[in-house]
Amino acid sequence: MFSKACEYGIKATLFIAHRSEKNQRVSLKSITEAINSPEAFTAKILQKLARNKIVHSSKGPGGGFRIEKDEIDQITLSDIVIAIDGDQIYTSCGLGMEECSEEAPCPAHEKFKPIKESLRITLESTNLKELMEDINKGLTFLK
Amino acid sequence: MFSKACEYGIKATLFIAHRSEKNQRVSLKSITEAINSPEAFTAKILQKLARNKIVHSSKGPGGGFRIEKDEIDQITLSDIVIAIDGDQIYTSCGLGMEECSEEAPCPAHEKFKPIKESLRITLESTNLKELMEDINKGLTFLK
DNA sequence: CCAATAAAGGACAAAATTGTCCGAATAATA
DNA sequence: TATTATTCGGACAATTTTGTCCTTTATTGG
Ligand code: FES
Ligand code: FES
Repeated sequence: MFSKACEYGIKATLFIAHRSEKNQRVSLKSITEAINSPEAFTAKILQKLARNKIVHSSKGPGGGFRIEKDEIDQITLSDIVIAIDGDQIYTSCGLGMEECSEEAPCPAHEKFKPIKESLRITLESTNLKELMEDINKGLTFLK
Repeated sequence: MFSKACEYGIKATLFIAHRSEKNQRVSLKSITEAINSPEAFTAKILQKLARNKIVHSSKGPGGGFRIEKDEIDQITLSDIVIAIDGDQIYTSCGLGMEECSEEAPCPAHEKFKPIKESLRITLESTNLKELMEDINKGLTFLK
């Protein structure tokens, strides 16, 4: 469904949000340990998220990543996916036509449309705060 | 959503079905022209579909690919996807956990579940015949 | 049997994605 | 100011996916 980069990005963001709620910054190392991802690769993804202002980074001792507390319930899965993979997940044709359009639809267009639409709605309406609750309760896992 | 292999596979199958309805066999070449796909790569995919008994192939002059007429409304998108990409689209975790389970779900599990389920239902309930009708009417396109 | 046609399949190549390494930049602190 | 901790970013490497080439095998018709 998503690229590996996107998967790591979502998990990393969730972990950062989790710690940010407790006013803690997190280092790259602690993130990769928490989500079980390759360190340098995860660093690249975090850079992208930082450039997109989804997470905030600071260098030097005591530095690391963090998310503004009041943004935790504003950031959606969709924001993260778009920052990393772009919006092709919404806009591209399921059968790989150059573009997905009503004018020249592929044979499965009408079948894919509602699925892509419900995916969009789900990703856009799911924010980090909501997902973190179950992590806090120990009901869901990051690795 | 799907791999390129899968996309070509679905389009190729649709084109073969389209011609099989008129009792025509189709050659690899005519398929790749119709769906605008790389020839040798498409050949591999068709081999897979043939081994999975979704299409039937015959060598030699006048040979080519075909689908049993009475199977056109039995073959679903799901059959094709599973033959080519396997069932990971249904079974894998959206966040890349080793397995998607209720016991150790990822934080987005409950969000992804209905989407994957509706995808499954759509793919399993969509057969080739249905998709071909709009092709025949010139309403949808294979390239 | 021979020639022509078409798929099968193995080996290889290119491209994209995933992942690693290492030095530079930055910030805290002693 | 020197040291240390940390992210940034460029170059590179490994892996996976996509795509190509070429030989073999099967089938048909003359
Ligand atoms: S054209 Fe293929 S999904 Fe819209
Ligand atoms: S565990 Fe992640 S989707 Fe089910």
